[in-house]
Amino acid sequence: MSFKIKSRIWIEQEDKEFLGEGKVQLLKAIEETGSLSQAAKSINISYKKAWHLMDAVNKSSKKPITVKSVGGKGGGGTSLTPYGKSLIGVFDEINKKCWDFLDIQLEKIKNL
Amino acid sequence: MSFKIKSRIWIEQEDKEFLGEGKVQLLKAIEETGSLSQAAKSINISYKKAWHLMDAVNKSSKKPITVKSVGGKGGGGTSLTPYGKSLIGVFDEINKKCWDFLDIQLEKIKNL
DNA sequence: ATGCGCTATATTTGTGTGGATATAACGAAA
DNA sequence: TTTCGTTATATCCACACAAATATAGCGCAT
Repeated sequence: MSFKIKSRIWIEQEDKEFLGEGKVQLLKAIEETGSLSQAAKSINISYKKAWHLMDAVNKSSKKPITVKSVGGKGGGGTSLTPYGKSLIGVFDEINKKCWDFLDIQLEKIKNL
Repeated sequence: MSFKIKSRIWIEQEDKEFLGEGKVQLLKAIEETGSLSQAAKSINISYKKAWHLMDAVNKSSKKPITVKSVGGKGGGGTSLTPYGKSLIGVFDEINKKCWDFLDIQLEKIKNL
């Protein structure tokens, strides 16, 4: 039947979104570029949207996820804490496992 | 850490959404009420939105999913074909399995 | 001191989604 | 032939969200 099954996962804390695919994508871009503004450009979202996403992540997390420096050489920048890096690793791992799991489920019922 | 993991799944056909949670919820309500307008009321969406959802489902499916009758006693109504009923059953089953799977995955990594 | 590139934030502008509303067609039953 | 509760569809409007724009502060380097 050529069906495909897709999914989006997210992690909640106290009934509010804490981490989703968009935020993880942004955190990855921050890790690669070392700057929030550069990260926003690289994934084609506005700086404002990126800032709000990161702000939400930081406010909802008890442990710090990003570290910033304002001013100085290069103007400053933003990078991830070790905790932040481990978070995106865990998220990606679960996400990938979920996709694989769903593909298997779909295979099981090709007889619609 | 009291994290919760959530997910939404959907089924695509030719890179377009064919069936998602909203559509399944609507189809269930149609099955229960026997009418599109009653179904829309029962799940608190506008008739317009419900009609567009059902229209999209029917257009993207090769086999018919709903049958309608216009006019007559009671004004007519909409009901599901056996294929439609089996679809929502399969969707629910995969969806529930996915939730269970993700809960297990989260348990495995309580050590962030 | 001045410039630079970044973070931070307010304000305005644009847009797409959904809601409300109106109207028509349909066909059995009275 | 009138009534009734549907399906079906067009039009207008409001609101939320995103984009665009503007402005300010920071601190190292020159």
